[in-house]
Amino acid sequence: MSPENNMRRFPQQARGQRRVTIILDAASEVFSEIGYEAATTNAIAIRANTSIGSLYQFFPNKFAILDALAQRFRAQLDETLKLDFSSITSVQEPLTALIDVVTRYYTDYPAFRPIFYASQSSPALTRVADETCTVLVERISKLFSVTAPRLSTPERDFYAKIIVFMMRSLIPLSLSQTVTERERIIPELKRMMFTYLASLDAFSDYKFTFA
Amino acid sequence: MSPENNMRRFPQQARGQRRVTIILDAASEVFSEIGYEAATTNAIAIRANTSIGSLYQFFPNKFAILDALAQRFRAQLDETLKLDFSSITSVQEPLTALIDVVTRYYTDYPAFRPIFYASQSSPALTRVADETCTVLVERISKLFSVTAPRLSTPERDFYAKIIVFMMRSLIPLSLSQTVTERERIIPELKRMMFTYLASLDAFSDYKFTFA
Amino acid sequence: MSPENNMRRFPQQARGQRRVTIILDAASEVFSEIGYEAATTNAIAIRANTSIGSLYQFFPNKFAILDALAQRFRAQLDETLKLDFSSITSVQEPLTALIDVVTRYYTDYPAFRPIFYASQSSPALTRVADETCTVLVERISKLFSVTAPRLSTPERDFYAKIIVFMMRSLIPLSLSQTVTERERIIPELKRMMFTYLASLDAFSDYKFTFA
Amino acid sequence: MSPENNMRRFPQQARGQRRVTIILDAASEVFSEIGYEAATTNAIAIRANTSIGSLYQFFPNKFAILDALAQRFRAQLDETLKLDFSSITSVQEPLTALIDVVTRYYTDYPAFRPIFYASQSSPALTRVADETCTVLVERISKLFSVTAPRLSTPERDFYAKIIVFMMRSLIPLSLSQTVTERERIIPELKRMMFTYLASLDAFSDYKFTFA
DNA sequence: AATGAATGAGAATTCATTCAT
DNA sequence: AATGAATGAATTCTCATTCAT
Repeated sequence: MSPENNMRRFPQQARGQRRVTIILDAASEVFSEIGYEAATTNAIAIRANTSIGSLYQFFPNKFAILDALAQRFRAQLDETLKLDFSSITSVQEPLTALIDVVTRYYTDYPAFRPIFYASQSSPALTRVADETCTVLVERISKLFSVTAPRLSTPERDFYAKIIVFMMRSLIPLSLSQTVTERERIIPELKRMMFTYLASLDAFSDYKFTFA
Repeated sequence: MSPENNMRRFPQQARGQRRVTIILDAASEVFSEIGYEAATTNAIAIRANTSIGSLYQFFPNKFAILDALAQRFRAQLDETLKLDFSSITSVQEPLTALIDVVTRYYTDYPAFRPIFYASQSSPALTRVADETCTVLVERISKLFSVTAPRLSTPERDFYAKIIVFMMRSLIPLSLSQTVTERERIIPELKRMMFTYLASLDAFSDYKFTFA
Repeated sequence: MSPENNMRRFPQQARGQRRVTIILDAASEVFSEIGYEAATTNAIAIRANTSIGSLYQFFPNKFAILDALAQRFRAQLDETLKLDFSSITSVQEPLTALIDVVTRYYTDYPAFRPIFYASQSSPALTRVADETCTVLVERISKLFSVTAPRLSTPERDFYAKIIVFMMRSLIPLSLSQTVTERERIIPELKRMMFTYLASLDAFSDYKFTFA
Repeated sequence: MSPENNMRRFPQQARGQRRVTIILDAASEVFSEIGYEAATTNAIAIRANTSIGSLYQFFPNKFAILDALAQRFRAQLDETLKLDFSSITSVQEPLTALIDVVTRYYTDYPAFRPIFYASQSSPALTRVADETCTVLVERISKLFSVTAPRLSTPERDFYAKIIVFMMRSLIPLSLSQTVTERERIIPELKRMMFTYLASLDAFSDYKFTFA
């Protein structure tokens, strides 16, 4: 993990690093179970089998924990989504993969939801969510730069943002439905995305195929 | 106002009714400014120029205020969205109008956001948001029953839900963007919706027109 | 009912008198169910099918309600316990009757307990309980003046007090036991009382008979 | 102190143990002065020269404090009342001692009253009082098993309960009287108890001596 | 008289954060 | 570094009592 900025002290010893990881894991659990607001720093410390004093040794306040968690997610996502742009020939395939990755994130790391689908309640929380979005927007924008060269840079960013907005919202909503419904919604999300892109001039050369 | 169930007692005197309205207005302001979690019942009472005791005379707890506010929104929405189904010939037109209405709601009543786009934080909040969705889902499902008779009832509900999910997600997100961007996103939302519907067999008879 | 002193206004009209009676009945129920401290004046008003405003029209504060209830009990007890002292030949018989009356009071009017077996918490409550005791102490003392003329007046009062103490405590405690146990305790209470009196010089002339 | 169950967390450090003791002492004072209901947790904290937060660190609510206090009393009583049953030859002597101990408890620890002579107001308070009784009932029942072997076990428990009822009732009442009267009542309580026991078949072998 | 709305001090309890050991 | 005790402002909610209608 790269030196987190919002941390009180970057842990010098391996023991400290481990402690930080454990606290973030615990926070991840607690946040996903009861949400950021309802989570207490004491509950996180207990879940991490540590003391509240130790927690505050590494994190100056509650928000810093969420922030560090978000950074960890972003770094992970970044790693997972590395694409070899030289060999790309399709928009549909990498976007499909992207949706699947994000869906898996929501499923596998439930704390991803309160971070990525932030409650919009406080400016700080919104910032965290937006920063997480940015990782994806940049990736998709870059994908467009290869696959839809006719789009200007602002246009690329704009459509990338639209795509990310859709994912950000529809995936977690789909997950709150019954399992059977959920499995029908994700394909529809993909279809919606591709019919939309297909309707744009910039993608008129592409052939999109829908299930 | 119809008899709210989550109220401690239904105001019997005109004075009480007025007070309830004022409290809900105040809550609406406070919720929209700092979010549901951060809002305190005292802040709401102060904003309503009343005593905390009066607030609790009518509402048993903070959540009941949000709930009553949501009911008020739902009743208003319901009223605003009355359609004359006998004269309907188009899907596109009423759906466009719907999006515009909901967009205006988000703009004019900022408290609509924490209600319709709930933070998923607590089950109770999620329930409120879902119930508010239901009003719209039913309306759209009924619209489909007239305009897309080939769809089965569950299918109608399913696609209506998808549409509402999109609105629920993209409108508030669009509003958090700069004004110029916001004005570009709403048309894209409509386009996305109609390209999507146009891709469905059930709507193959329809001609959708995009800007 | 004689003019209650702790009452804000003595009800002039029959309607008002009825209202007072109903409120006291309601208070009796509520006190017995949840105790004096936990009872709220609003709860009493609701139970009495009246408004809190009306309640305060007759009673200046919560304590006044308990006090009036106690006075009502005392008046009733006084009425019930009228003895024809000219024809008395036995201590045992009237005392047995007294125990039975008090036991029936505890059973029939559950609010009698929080009044007679007061929580000793506040001086005011203690005073109410003591005043209720006094009614009984005086009666028994008078009984002793006829049946145990050898006792001095202070001695009469002293032993009467002891007897009343026993009743005051043991009867309600017995009532909190299972029904079968309760039916065994009351006879023991009587036996205890009579073996005790029999042990006193002043009653050496008497023959007490025990079950 | 043995691990109190009703405690939020058992104090791990010596400092915490001391704090718990201080809080219980303060509560003891406050309860005895104004009663359990009127006592506030803040008043207890202030009396203990601590912060309200520290109080709640160890006790989840007001009742838990009373409960812990009761447990402390019970443990103390249990310790004080250890009898060497092998050397017992008399009922009268240990029972007299018991009354004296309990009387001293009431005098020395005024908070013993709201615990042992509960106001019967809430089920929880009643439970605490009953549990405290049980300690004494068991002791006396055991005494009877040695001194009145003719009694069956249920009979032993029954008469022990009667005795404890008497103490529970008459001692605190005696203490609310003037000092001179109080000093006359306690001997009468003993006499009453022994005349009563003497009247039972099971104790017919015994010679009881009364002042 | 009756109703019920209005009041606000005060109660219990929480929880982020700091501090002593 | 680690532990967990200490802090107290802040929050929700209650309830006896008064007041307007």
